[in-house]
Amino acid sequence: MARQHFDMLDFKILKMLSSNARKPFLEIARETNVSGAAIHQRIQKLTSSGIIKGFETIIDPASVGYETCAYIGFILQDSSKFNEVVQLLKDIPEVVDCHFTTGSYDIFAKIFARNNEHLLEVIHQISLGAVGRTETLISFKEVLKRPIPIQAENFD
Amino acid sequence: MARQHFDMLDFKILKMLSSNARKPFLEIARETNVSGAAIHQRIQKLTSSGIIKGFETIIDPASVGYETCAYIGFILQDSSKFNEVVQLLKDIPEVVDCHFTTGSYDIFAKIFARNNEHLLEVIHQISLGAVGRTETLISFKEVLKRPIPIQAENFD
DNA sequence: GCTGAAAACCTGTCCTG
DNA sequence: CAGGACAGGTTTTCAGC
Repeated sequence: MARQHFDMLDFKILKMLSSNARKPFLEIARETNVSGAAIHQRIQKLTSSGIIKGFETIIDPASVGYETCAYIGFILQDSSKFNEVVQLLKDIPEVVDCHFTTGSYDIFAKIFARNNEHLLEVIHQISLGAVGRTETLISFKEVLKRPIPIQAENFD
Repeated sequence: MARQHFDMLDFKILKMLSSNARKPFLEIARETNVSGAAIHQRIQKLTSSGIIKGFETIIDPASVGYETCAYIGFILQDSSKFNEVVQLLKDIPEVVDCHFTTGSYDIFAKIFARNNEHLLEVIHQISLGAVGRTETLISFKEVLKRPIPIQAENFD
């Protein structure tokens, strides 16, 4: 959570794991010239301190039945509704992320749906929660997707 | 890429790996009552056919120096600019995803920045590409983030 | 396409400096 | 906090069905 002290070793470990969560610890060890045990300790510390939040397999959405991806912006009637909307979104598994934002919308969520019809269903389901107004941006195509860059110059 | 034939075993494997990319193959094997070798073969096939696109470690953005997360919407002057903008965005490592969209914007991208000042720099850098107009939504807080749901009812 | 077994390798832990 | 070593578990391969 809080900004911690990193050294070059932590940095290298994060960089390697970022793009390949299954990279063997010993391979990391060999490439950094430290022992496997040291890598193991570091990764445990990075995990228990919340810097590493998990290991995810990236799955092609279309292959598992999601042909439509969309963003939904919420313009709330009043700000007391924030948590209500978040709860609503948490109960819809197709909603994969959600932010409180500045700008045109108060809340902004990303959603996968089986097809356009299914998307419409989900949007209607959300609208029943009487959240105010929503606007939808449908994605034709995802043209870029990559992990957050791990760059040495960002460290203290 | 194209929709393929899945059986229940593929489905279970994807579901387990989705939330834990490091789950041991033998653990999956035990939970599905097949041999470790079979799981190994299936995962190789899922990977080589592009259904599994990779294994990523989820890293807390703030811990690696990204305090600001934002979405940028692009309203292009003319549609010949699509690829130009995408190329511009690919060259900025802080841009983590990018979609062609319907609705208010033509292109929609997600970006991490060290802080608000850095975000402004990046937006200016993008604007120099003379892409038309941009609108920025800054995230105060990410309140939900989870992998795409793997659900049996989506399969043929 | 799956199984079982064997070899090679990796992980997690203990112990030492 | 790092490294060596070890036991147990995991990955990968292969013959056989």
